[in-house]
Amino acid sequence: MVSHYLEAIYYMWSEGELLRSARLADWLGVSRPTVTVAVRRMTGYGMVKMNHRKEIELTAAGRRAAEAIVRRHRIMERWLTDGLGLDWVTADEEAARLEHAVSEVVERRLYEVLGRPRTCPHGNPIPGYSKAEAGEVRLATMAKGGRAAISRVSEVAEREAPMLLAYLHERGLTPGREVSVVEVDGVAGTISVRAGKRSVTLGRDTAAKLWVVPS
Amino acid sequence: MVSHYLEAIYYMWSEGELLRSARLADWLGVSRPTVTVAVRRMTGYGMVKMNHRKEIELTAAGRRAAEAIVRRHRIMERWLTDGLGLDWVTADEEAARLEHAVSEVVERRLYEVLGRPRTCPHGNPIPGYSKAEAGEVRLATMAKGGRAAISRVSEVAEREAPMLLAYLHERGLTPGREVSVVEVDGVAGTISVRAGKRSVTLGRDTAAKLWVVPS
DNA sequence: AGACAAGATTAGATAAGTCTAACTCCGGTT
DNA sequence: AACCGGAGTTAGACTTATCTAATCTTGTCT
Repeated sequence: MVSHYLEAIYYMWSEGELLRSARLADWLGVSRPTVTVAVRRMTGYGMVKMNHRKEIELTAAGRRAAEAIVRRHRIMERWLTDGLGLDWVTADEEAARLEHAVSEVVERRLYEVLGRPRTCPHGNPIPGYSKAEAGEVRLATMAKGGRAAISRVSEVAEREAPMLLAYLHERGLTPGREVSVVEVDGVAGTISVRAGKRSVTLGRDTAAKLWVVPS
Repeated sequence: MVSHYLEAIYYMWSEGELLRSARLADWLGVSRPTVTVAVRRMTGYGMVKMNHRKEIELTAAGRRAAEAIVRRHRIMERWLTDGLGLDWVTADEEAARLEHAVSEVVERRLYEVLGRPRTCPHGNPIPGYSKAEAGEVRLATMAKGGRAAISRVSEVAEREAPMLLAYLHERGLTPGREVSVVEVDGVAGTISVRAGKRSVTLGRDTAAKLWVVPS
């Protein structure tokens, strides 16, 4: 499925990860030869190309196709959560299937009916309609005493740790929320933040998946 | 795709058509050997079986799976028309793709949010929630002077003559509409009906795709 | 420079889903 | 009884998407 690959490439690229085929295989949960073959096919379709350093790059057509998929994913997520009342985790799983069945017509209409949302439920921008907020940093990079507003939960979280979505949602760590860093423990590798009345301690890796805008 | 086959079998069975593999091939637009192979596979999965007369029959599991697909198709159609404002033809096309990507969770929630609709936009019942109205006959079998209420537009119309959907919708020949037969021309093979102020003449085949409840 | 580890590819296999061409099978005519 | 046509099947091929096992490549460390 070409679109699955394009989507994964888009996410990895958004996260600034090195786009080598072994990483892509890990992300998608398939073997490396499978990726080799798939990339060759997609190169034939003019969707991706490989540079001298064996890094995978999207062509203009590939980027457009990838954006369409991600856009549909995020619009569907909005509908599933806001319209149907599903939780974040379920909405993400369902959207992962629906995104490949939604046409441009439905995508457009749904976007309008939803009132032109700016982001998906976890704050990620909708390609073609909105961009990431300026000045975003990972929560993991904040220093003690810093204050910031949560802007989004990285898409990697949905792949690698779907439970994190539920965890953050339960604790009120949702986009827009103001947090302040009360403790950074470099040895233990944790960061503690206060959000409203609640205090939460996260591991460094987890905190790296939360993007915030310092204030 | 097993579910495509199950869906087609369900529709053909609903129409009372003979379920021979050549008919199924015609319906799905694939070659006969393809159907032979597919039916063999599906038999292995316990979804269908073939009787002594080489007619295809759904097993209990197959019927359940087929009903789930058709139910999702019809619920999606309702959403696409009522919720997103798409026309009948587009809604049917889109639903044909979405029905395979919708899970039970979404299906249930959407059904509730839509207010538990009784039928799809063309009046076909939603398997598991509603049944065809009692006393339905095909418009083609009505005699001159007869009066009836349109109950539904057969699903075959959507496969064989998608334009018919638009045609009927434009002319107000929608479920619930009262019509009276003003003329039956056996030689020309036409039937003329009056619906409100409009009068429409249909061919016999076309009139056979409209189900009505005589009043 | 040599060697190890990580990454990429080749080779060969499997499975689903499709095709065309060439049968076989069966029922009803002539 | 022979035969014709439609229905169904077999055979052989192709494409996509996957796997494992084996091999080649490359970059970094000693």
